[in-house]
Amino acid sequence: MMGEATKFFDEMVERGILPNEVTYNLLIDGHCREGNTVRAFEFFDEMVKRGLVHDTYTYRPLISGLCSTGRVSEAKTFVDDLHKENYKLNEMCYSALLHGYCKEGRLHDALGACREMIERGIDMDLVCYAVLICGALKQQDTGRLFGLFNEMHNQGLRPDNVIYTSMIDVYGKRGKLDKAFGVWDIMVGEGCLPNVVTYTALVYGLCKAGYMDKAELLCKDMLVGDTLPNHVTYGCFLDHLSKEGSMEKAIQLHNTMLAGLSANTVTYNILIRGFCKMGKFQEASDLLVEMTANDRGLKPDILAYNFLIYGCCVTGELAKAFELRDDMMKRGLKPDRVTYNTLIHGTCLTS
DNA sequence: ATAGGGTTAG
Repeated sequence: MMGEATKFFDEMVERGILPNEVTYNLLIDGHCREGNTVRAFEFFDEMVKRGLVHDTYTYRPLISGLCSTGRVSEAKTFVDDLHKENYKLNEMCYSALLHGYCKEGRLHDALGACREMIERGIDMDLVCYAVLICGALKQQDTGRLFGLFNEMHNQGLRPDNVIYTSMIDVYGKRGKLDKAFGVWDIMVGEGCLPNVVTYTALVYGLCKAGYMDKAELLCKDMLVGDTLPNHVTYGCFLDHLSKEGSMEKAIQLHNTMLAGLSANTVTYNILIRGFCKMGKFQEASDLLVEMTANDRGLKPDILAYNFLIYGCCVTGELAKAFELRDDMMKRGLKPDRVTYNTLIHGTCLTS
């Protein structure tokens, strides 16, 4: 809600209350989370003009922001420049950079940055290890995975919930359910309790492999374990049902969810995609209306529109597809590459 | 007084 935050900032300045480092760091973090790194760096510069000092609370969001907008090399340059000019960074700043590299599948560069971090006198902590372990898992680099576990162990650090969950997630997505359950057993054996995220990762794996019945049983187990399935957990079921074309069952589950946990943009998108793939544009379109109803307050995003446009294209209703394109622009959503590819594909099919 | 890693959609 950066619009709101900015209003308060303006009000504060107007009333003569001087913003300090905390004020600026919060705004910088917020803008970065919204992907507006340009605005964030404007505040970064403004701090200097006001005589305010940057610290790791300022740097960390900027590094994350650059990484999440696809500019990991700029993030690296930023980090290196700060180091050269003797500004102190900490493990949180570095873990943000490592995360950026790993998300792009650049484990090798992450390990390089890690070495530099250690040379610069900053110790790896559990989060740094978690990020690298997740990277090694996704790259299927077993050698480095074991190396990291060993190193972590030698530093006296034990894997936690998050690390175990990453493993379960990756193995589950790859259909290696035996391995996923193996990790689960180790985790429980270590006295580390699975939470809703852990359960959900396993539920997704089970659904994907076609074991919906087992996934349902796992949800019942959750209740015993004093955790509750959330909208993400239900999203896994919706995803699977939609992919196999069981839209009736999916809607049934969706309606059950509406009674308790509220659906979010992702769960609506899963359903919209499902109907569109089956050529049921009307049902998909009704869901768009449902999600925007006042009491839900959800905003359709580019994905929802792209699915709907796809739905029109496959049924040959090209005029409607272009109407939707206009409609999304009116809502301030910029058509992206997928939007245009879908429209081009639809036009080719029709003419 | 402000931070980082793990779960659902193309």
